[in-house]
Amino acid sequence: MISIKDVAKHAGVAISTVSKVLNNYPNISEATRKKVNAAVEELNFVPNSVAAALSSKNAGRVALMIDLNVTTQAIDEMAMRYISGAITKAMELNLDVITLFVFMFQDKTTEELIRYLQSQSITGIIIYGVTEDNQVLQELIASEKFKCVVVDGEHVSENTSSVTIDQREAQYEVAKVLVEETSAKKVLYIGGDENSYVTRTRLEGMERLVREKKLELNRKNGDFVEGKAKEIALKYGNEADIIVCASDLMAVGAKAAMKELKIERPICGFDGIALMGYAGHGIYTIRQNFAEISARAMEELQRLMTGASGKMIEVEYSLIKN
Amino acid sequence: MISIKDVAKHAGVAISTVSKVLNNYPNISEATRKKVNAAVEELNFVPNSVAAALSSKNAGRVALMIDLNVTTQAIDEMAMRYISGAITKAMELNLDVITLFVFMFQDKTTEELIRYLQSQSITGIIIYGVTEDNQVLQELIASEKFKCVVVDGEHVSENTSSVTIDQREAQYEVAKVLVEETSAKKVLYIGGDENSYVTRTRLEGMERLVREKKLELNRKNGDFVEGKAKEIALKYGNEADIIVCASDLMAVGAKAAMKELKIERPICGFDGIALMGYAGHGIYTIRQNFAEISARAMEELQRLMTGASGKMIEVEYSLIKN
DNA sequence: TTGTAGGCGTTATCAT
DNA sequence: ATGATAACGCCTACAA
Repeated sequence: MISIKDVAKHAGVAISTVSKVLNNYPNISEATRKKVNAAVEELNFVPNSVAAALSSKNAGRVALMIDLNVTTQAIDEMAMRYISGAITKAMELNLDVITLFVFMFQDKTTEELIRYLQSQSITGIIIYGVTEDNQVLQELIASEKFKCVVVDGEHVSENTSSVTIDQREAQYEVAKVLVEETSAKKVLYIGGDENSYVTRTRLEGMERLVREKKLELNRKNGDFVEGKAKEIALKYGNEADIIVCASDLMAVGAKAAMKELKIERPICGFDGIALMGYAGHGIYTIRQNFAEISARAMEELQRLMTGASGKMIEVEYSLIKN
Repeated sequence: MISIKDVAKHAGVAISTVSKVLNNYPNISEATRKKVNAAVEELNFVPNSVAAALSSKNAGRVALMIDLNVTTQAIDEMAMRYISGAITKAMELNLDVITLFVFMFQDKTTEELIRYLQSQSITGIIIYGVTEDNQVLQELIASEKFKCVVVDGEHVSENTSSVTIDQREAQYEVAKVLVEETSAKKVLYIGGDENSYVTRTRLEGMERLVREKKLELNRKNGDFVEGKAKEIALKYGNEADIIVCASDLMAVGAKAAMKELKIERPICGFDGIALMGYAGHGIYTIRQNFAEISARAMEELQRLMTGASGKMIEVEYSLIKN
């Protein structure tokens, strides 16, 4: 492997000088900068990021912490979009990335997790899909030992940022379209799981609409699970005019229920996953650009890792009809 | 961070001794082994894998090279299963993993890719979804600069293994069930993309059945794309008794075509993805355990990285009805 | 069986 | 502005 040492020799300068131009240090003459860059080109030198990570504590490696349920395929789509979005952006930013799944740390304590991350020279973490009852992850964030970006969360601190779409507004919008189109009065709202940021905020959006339109709201939690949503819809769907679901997958469940009951109830979903192309037709939903959200999270993490302090970031979404 | 040095001090031995017990070297007395392990426990020591990767050329880091099309959601499911299977096993085996997508290297030459991998101290690679016309990847494998495991390939050499299911037999089996159940004579076979191992071998399985059952075969390639399969089925479905598809996604397309033509033709698929639970009912398919295939690939890679030479590995599959 | 010391490829601190 | 040189944490001959 060709190393910084070879470049130094080739350019006729010291190793440390090469390192400095590579890392854009100040106080380097234009002349030597040119010499070095030429040598880099000629030798096709690619810096060894492992060595960099070892020697410098701010040549950060970042970990993707995926807490999504890996058992339903709809979630796979979100996870893949998140992962590829993050990794692509990381490559652009020259950041090292490792991918981790929360289920791999099920029986580990917070301290063990922290030690593991440190042993990997991780300095930044992006967390996807945390729920508020996940002790370990919450403690990990609270420990402030790493720079963290929480996707779909509301953590903000010196070392922590969050990125998400405006869940309240999005839920409000999609439900509003359906309500106005159908002149519905009674709505069955199937929310996500308890203890999650998105469930709470989407519900708030729904409640705002309920107030504005003076609707009658029946609210149940389907835990983002198709089967549960179906059960709920079977039980309460008949007495509702429309069914508003906090996820596309649950919308599919609700639709299946309607079919079983042999009744028609307009439904809307949330997320904009491809599955809807197969299982749901003509239903309104909120399209989230998962890859972009994730890319933004990576950018924000880089900002944090270079000393900036945390903030809240909102990404655009769109209302679509499948 | 607590390091091997601290452990050495705590145990009252030399650093190298600690390293040796950590890496299961021979010629270590039971006494010191115990001492060291005790110290490791007490200090909650976790070896820094970055340092290990830097210093040793066989403390290998492995790269997952995903060449699956990241645009269709059915493929997301496979990719996620592959990724999580590999990463989980890697953690078990104490291997470092980074995830890469082939599209990230679109405009790169083989040499550039190789240099990038080397700069990451990668010594082993698992490749998912390569086609034979992907020059760069083929050259990467042929370069023999890394230990490679190809999922669904047939590369075997000193440094290369392949792992897959018995595609021929699987295709034969699933098609046979359908043929026998329907007493079909004319079959439309919608294969995958040209230049891929699975397309070729599945076709061989189909051809065997054709010979044995003296069927009339109409064979087209749907490139594993739902839409293309639909077109093909629209065109040729009517004159066939059954439609055998080389993937579930294409089976969904074929089914949509039948619906459009308002005719009934038994269909079978391949892969066993969850999407079929939504879009296809009661159709036969081959269930591949993607996570297990990937885990096996990781095990095999570890074998290669510790000096073993390449071989072909076959993983079990099952015939199911959705 | 155990310890000493050099090296892996960078970064970072000092001199110069 | 540039160059030695000591870390970073671990592995591995080689020596003892």
